[in-house]
Amino acid sequence: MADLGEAPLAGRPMTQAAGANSPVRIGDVARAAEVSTATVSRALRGLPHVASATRQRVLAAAAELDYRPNLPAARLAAGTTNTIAAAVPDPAAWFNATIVGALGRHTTAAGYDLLLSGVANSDERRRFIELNGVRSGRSDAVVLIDVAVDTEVANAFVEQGGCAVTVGFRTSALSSVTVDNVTVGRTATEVLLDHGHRRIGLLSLSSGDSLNFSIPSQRADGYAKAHIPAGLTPDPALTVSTSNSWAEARRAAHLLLDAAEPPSAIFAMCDEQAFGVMLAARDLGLRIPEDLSLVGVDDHDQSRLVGLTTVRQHVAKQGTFAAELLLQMLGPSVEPPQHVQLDTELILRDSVGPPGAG
Amino acid sequence: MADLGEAPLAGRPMTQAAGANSPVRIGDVARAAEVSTATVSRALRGLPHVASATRQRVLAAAAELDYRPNLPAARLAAGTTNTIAAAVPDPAAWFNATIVGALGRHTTAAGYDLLLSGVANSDERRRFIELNGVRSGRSDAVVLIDVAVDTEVANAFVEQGGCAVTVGFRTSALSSVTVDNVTVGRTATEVLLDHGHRRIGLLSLSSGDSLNFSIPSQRADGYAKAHIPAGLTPDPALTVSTSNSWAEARRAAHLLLDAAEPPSAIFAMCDEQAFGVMLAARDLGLRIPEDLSLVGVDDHDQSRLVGLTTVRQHVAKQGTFAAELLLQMLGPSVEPPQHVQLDTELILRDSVGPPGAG
DNA sequence: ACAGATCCTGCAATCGCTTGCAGAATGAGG
DNA sequence: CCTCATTCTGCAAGCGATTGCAGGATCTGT
Repeated sequence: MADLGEAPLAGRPMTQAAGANSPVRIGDVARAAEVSTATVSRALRGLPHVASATRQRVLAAAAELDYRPNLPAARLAAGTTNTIAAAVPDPAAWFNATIVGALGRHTTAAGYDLLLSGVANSDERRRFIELNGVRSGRSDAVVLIDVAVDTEVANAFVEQGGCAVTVGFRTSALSSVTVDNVTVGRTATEVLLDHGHRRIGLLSLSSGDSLNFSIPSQRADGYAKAHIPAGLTPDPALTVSTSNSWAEARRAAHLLLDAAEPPSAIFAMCDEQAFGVMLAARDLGLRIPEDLSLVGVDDHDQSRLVGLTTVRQHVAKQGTFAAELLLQMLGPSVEPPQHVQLDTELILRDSVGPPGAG
Repeated sequence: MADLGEAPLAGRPMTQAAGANSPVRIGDVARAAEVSTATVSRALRGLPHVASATRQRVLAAAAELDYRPNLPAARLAAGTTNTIAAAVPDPAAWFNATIVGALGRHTTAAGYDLLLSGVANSDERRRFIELNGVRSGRSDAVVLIDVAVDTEVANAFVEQGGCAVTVGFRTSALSSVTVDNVTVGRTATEVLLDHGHRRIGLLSLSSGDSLNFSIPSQRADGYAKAHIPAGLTPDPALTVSTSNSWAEARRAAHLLLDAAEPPSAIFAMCDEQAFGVMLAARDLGLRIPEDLSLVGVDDHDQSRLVGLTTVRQHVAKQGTFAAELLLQMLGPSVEPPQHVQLDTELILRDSVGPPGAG
């Protein structure tokens, strides 16, 4: 059974504007300007080899008739879609939305449309990649935001001529923009250790249907590594995984904090989880940082409001970089994939203090 | 000069898969299955009038060849795009992102692509509407999220056969999903009055380039109306407008709170603004609710965390409703525009208390 | 005034799929 | 066994642009 991954084109066909004047096609403009359609096409798109007087005439005629080129036709003929497709696990999540916002700003400015797809599990991911292969003509390029992809799949994709950049995930065949997540984990953990904490809980990120393994594991790696110089080994019992929803994180934090030997500090892999921890702390009457220290990652818009110490990554900037890489790849020169890694920085606020200060 | 509102189709044309097998077209499948392209087309799209044995053969052939229909070609021929275009003032804003998320989930499930555009000012708005008119074949329908549109423009749009639904804004020609913003304003103000506040600041929403007048003015109306039964008239000096960014709201709140006769409470038109107020209060050493009471609108994800009393609107549900209206309009039967209005509810948390309780 | 370059312009062939229509095949009923 | 209704199937004409190529116009230098 062929999974074409595409719903049939169905539904109401473009109704010919009820009672309105019939659509203006390029031929109408050509007739009005007394030139051929070829010239109209060139004139309207600013291509060279059109006398400027002619161009004026065409432009005037097009304006007069209120001509709008038909996109599918243009795309079919030109073999280019001027569209880029973005995939995110959850369009509503702050991190994703912020990146999409920045990305969209730049791609729109460059004349591209932005197609947005929620890709919540590996099925949808596979589907997305199939759907946006070069051959379908759906998009010219793809950006995968916090969506992992198998090496073979990535290779096959570029071999078919696909063009993609990943954000938050890195595989060699595709351009990417990432941060150093080991450092992120280490930095966050070190603040806590430096303040004297010895039992540090780890709230890890479980990305739904294993969409992106690497981030949590790298951060966890940094967390573990940070312990070494202090001569410590993290207690596995202190690690719990949840999604990035604060509601889940809250429950997870309860687990951690209700334990026989609760941690005196928690490193949450994203700020949204940290917010959940804050809620849990409030539930339990624990003050932050007196009774519990907390570090997050991201520097979410709201983190400042609640005084959360966090490892900032410049999220919007990641979107901007992704757009730049993309536009560059879409340009004439073919370049090898580029990998940009952005810096992160520790933002000290009020959620970290010495253990047992209460 | 004709503003075709479309960047020329340019850039690298679809490179024929470097070294990869050439793209499979419908004719190849037809040949493999020993039928005509017409039959392949019908079989693959699940249309009737195909013997099931034939369909099997076609499906098998398509799978075998890994056939992917070319979208622009299909769209051109069918005159339908299976795409929905959404416009939001700022894709990164929580409200918008949440709606887009819900919307996308449903439209994707129905087989539609989601095109997302940031529309930050009236120029971009005009452009968006032109670009997505029926004639361009860019999308089958449009959803305007917190984007206002002139009555004439809306009428012209539907007259040309356009299909649109608005969220957060209402105009008679287009289907819409909204909340009763007068009630929202009244509800928020009443909590404050009920607690004994007499000077209530109003942090109003200025939507960039006058994108959406109605929401702030309706909420302001509710705010004013609530004062009447109490025999009060709101002091115009207590109203300030900002965007929905907390940074701006913070500055605005300073203005309000630094005044000679500062308000004892503030009604912020959205939770994000309320967060800004919280920051400002912290700057000034004012405790909430002891020294300043605060009510927001939305029930933002984070509001719970900071104990913000707010008038909740079911944001995701609005996206869902928008999707339903859309899909229904895209269906076979032509119906008049529908207007759904969702309920709002007061969520009491910790940010409201009696005045001068400090 | 003429040869050769340089610019413009139009012809017509695509791009790959959908679909109305007519004909072929099949099955039912008499 | 024949006729008629019912399914299937294929033909070929679109859909509305883009673009390689060739020919005509214009211009330059001698």
